[in-house]
This record gives sequence, C-alpha cells and structure tokens, in this order.
Amino acid sequence: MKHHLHALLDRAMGALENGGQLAATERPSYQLDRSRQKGHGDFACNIAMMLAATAKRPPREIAQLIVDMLPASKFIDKVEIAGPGFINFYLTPQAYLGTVATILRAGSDYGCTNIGVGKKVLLEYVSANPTGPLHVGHGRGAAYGDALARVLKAAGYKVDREYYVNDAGRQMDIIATSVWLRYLDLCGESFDYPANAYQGDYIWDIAATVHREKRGRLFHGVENIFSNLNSDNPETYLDGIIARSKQLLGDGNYCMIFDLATDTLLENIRQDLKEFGVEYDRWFSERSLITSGAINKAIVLLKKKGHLYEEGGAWWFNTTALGDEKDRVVVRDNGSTTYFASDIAYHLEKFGRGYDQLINIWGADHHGYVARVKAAIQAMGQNDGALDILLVQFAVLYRGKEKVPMSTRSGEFVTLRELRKEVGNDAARFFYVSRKCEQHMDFDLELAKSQSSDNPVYYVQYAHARIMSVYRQMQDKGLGPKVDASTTALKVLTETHEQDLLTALSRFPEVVEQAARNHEPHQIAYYLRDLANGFHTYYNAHQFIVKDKATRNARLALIAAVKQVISTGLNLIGVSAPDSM
RNA sequence: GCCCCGGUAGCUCAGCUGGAUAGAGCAGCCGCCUCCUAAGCGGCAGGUCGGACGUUCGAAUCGUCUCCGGGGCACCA
Repeated sequence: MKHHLHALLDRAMGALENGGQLAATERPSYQLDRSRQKGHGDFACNIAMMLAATAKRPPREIAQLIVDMLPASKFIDKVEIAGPGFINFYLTPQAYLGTVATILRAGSDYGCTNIGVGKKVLLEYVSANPTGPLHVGHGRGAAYGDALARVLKAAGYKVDREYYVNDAGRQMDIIATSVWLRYLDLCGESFDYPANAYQGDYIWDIAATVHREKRGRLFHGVENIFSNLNSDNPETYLDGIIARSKQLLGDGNYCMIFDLATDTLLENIRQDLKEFGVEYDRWFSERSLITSGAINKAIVLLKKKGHLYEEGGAWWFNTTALGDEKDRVVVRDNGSTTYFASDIAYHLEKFGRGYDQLINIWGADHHGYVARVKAAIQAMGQNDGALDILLVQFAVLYRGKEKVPMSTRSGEFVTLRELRKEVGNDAARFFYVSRKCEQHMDFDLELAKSQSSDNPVYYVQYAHARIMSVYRQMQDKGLGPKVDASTTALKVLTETHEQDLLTALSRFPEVVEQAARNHEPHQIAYYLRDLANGFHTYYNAHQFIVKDKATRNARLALIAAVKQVISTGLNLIGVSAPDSM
C-alpha cells in the first residue's frame, strides 16, 4: 500500500514538474509514513513542507497543487491537507480488506519483501572463544544474530551465518595447560594452581577424561614444571608454565590435550547454540588460517603495499595512517603472529568469497578493534564500507537488586544453559531480542526465572494459542474451518477493533523491511506485542463464533490472518507459536 | 586523557534517517469471567524526554558544550 501511494505521489510530482509548476530539481526525499493518530488518516506525507523552502511558497499551497494532480485510486477514500502542510491519505475499506486474502494466500511468506533480493550477506555472530561454556552475555549475541539472519532472509537477502572459532593463540594454550595441571592433581600431585589459569569445573571434567584414558602416562612431577620459573608477574609466570608443559609433554601429547580441550569445549558450545535454536552454515577455524598459509599471505600483501615496518624485533602495522589511534603489532618479536593478524587474514578471506555485505556482531568489549580492522581492510584495497560491525552491549546480570559479577577466567558466571533451563528458550530469546543491540541491558535473573506471566512473550504466544482454541471450538461444533477471504465476504468487518487489526496486519511487511534495513529485530517484537494487543482487545469485545454465518466466516478469516502473522513474526525472532498454553 | 554506547513515567524499555496532543509493559488505584483459555480486557494516575545553548516553520530526535552511568583504549584473546 505504501508503495502504491508512493507511486501516486511520484506521478503527481512528475506532472507538476512537466507542467512547470515545480522545478524538477526541487524534488526532495520526502517521507510517507503511517499516521500516528487516527484523526490524521492512514498515511501522512511531508513532501509539501520539504518543498516549501526551495520553492519559496507556503507548504499548504504546494500540498494543494500535489493533491490536485494525484491520480484516482480505488484504495483512496479521501485526501486532506492538514496542519502545517501534511497530506493525509484516508484509505478505502477495500484497501485493507484485501490484506486478509493476501496473508492467507501467502502464508508464511507474508511479510517477506524484496529489498535484499540479489544481495549476498555474510553474518558472523557469537564467535566466542572455546575457553568455556557460553554464558548469558553470549546469549544476547546469539539471539540477536540469529534473529537478524532470519529477518534479512525475509527481506530477500541471501544470508550465510558463520561462527569464527578462535582455536589458536595464548588463551587456548592456557586452557590446555590448565587441563594438564588439573590432570596432575588427579594423579595425586599437590601444588598451588595458578590463579590466572582457568578455574571452572569444566576444566576438571576434561582433565578427568584425560586421566581415565591415559592413566599416568602423561605424568611428570610438578617440580619439573615450577622450578626456576620467572615469577615477576603472573602472566609471565603462566607463560613459563605453558612452555614447560609443551616441553615436558612433547608435541604429540600436548596437541592431544589441546585438541581434546578445544573439541570438547567447542562441541559444548555447538550443542548449546543448537538447543537455543541458533544454527550456522559454517564454523570457520582460526587455525585453518595458519595451516592454509592465509595469515602469511596477508602479511606478505601488507608488506608489499608498504603498510608494515619493523621495530623492536616486531612487525607493526601502520594503522594510524588509516584512522586508528595507534599502530598495532602483527608479528611479535618471538615470531608468533597476533590475534589481529588472524583477523586481517580472516577478513581478507571473507572479502574473497564475494559477498555484497559483511556483518560482524561483536561484544561491546571489542569496540577497540573496529578501527584497526577497518584500517586493515582499506590497506588491502577492499571497501571497508561493505563491512558493518554491530556492537552488542553487555547484559548486566542482577539477582534481585544485586549485580552478579562475571568472569570467564574465574569460572564465575551464569551459563546460557542454566538460563535456558530456568527461563525457557522462548522467554530468553524474546527478552534478549526486545532491546536494540546498542542498548545496555539489565537482566534480572529473579524476574526472568520467576516464570510469572509478566513476560511479554506469553502475551504474544497466548494470542496465537487463543486463536487455535477458537478453531478447535469451531471444529467441535462441526462448523469447519472453511474461510472465504474475498473482499466481498469481509465487508461485514466494520467494527473499530476489526479495522484496527486490519491496519496492523497490513503494516507487517513494512515492519519487516524496516527491521532488516536497520538491523533491528526488536521492531518485530514490539510489533507483535501490538498486534497481540489488538487481538486480545478484539477477543474481549466480540464473539467470533456467532450465529450469523457471514459475520462468523469473516471474523474467522480475520483471526486466521492474525494467527499467520503472529506465527511468522515469532518465527523471525526464533520463538515458538504454541497451539495451546 | 582519548574513543564508543546509554541517560524518556516509581522500575524496565520503545519512539531518535526532525513533524501535528511523548508511548508500552511492570508496579499502584478502580472496574470486567452464567460468554470462544482472566497467561486476558477497560479505566485512572504518573514525564520541564539528564542540563544549557544553537540549527529549523517545527527538536525526545540534528550540532556544540556540560553532568551522570557502562564499556574500550596490550608484542591478551
């Protein structure tokens, strides 16, 4: 409908320009929006006011010119000029009655738009290091990323969902070493476990597996590990332990523990996400960048383009020249490459796959990385505008009034799994996705766990369940669910509640489009709340299963359409639409 | 110190690519089940949109400054 009105306006403008009443250069990008208030019609356009300044004429006068030129349409009841110069459109019943038939015909395709047709997008989200179970902070990125993927698909984009696995680097060495130390403990050694090694119980679990399978074959006395280590600061000390572990275990055994730890933790993450309804098309391993030589290739490319220089034994990337606040190390003085080097290679690889747009969803703590990654992309001659980095702000956990401290290293955190178990997938996902991603989020566990009906997800799901229940009633009464959704049959839908519902239903495609364009799945959640409210109000005000067949049929068709849109909408944010509650 | 994000009703948040009287949920108060699920509906009350200045016909929305809260500024990942 919006597109229809746009076309009419453009034709009127064209006519005015051709007739010389308005200069063609003056056509601004105007707005055509749903009116906020009923007294202002169904759609409102601000074009006349946009033109007023350049045309040097009063907006209402310009509005009149445009209105006079508007082609006739069976969907427009009347057009009014109001306020400072708005053009308000009032639609005919025919305009929105048709949406019911459209919805029932299109089914779950209703709401899909084509703004993304022909465009390929790579969406990367969560990408948490496999150093432990996912916690509630990751849950937000997961729910948001997955919903965004669904919304973009509905808007016509071809979307690939990817998880970047940081299975290389120091953190993973710390994990492997932590496991070995716990294993030695299981072998009966007693020693001071380093405070900055991983503390979580899951380290014990993996160590127990090693102990069960290898018995004492990986044993070395702890004095061999800890003697003569530089303990000036905890991190150096830990690095020393890692080096000793590698040396004492030898490549084969060290890798065995490393791989077991990585595989176990990654599998755990995979399983968690899957159970949360979050799936991927590809798991991209950081180690594969090393083994494939992609990192070296990227470094060579940067050297060739003159972006690297050597200083203090390390290779630095001159990112300052490209908008970063400080140059960054790419190859350390010990010859190992940094995480940043991996990231450069990874993004180069992504660009090589031919996407129109790359979207990275990162935790807000990675904010410092945006500038340097963009700099790297420019340096390699790619268009950094094609990369969108969305930062998801932290969810701050509360137990009632009390803030819950969280740290992966200390093993002190609430896992996503615990949250799902206590709150349920639907409530968790709805809650996560109802806030825009850059908004800080207070997640009150007490409230979320309370299972009370306060949760908005139940409100929307309940509307769906209620409609299904009406259908069951119909069937019990032998009335059958046959619907006639023709405009003629729906003419009896004249109640205010019905009109409001029809308007809401016709808005859905616009909401999906907006949510996709702005990367804002929360708009779907808010829309659904609104639609459900319209339905519940209607439900309380009117009976659907009435004697009069025509009315009954029309109402049944209307709520069938509502049911479809609620179900489609919930699916877009990864929430189920139950038949009964 | 520099950089990001936020500051809207008692609480949690929408609205922010400028538009016509600022919205919702929860909490509070008052009503509604001989009737398709009351996990529902209706009503009342509640806000100088952190503050100041500026741009504009028009600012919660844009700009500058400022105050408060969160996060980031590693040869860590």
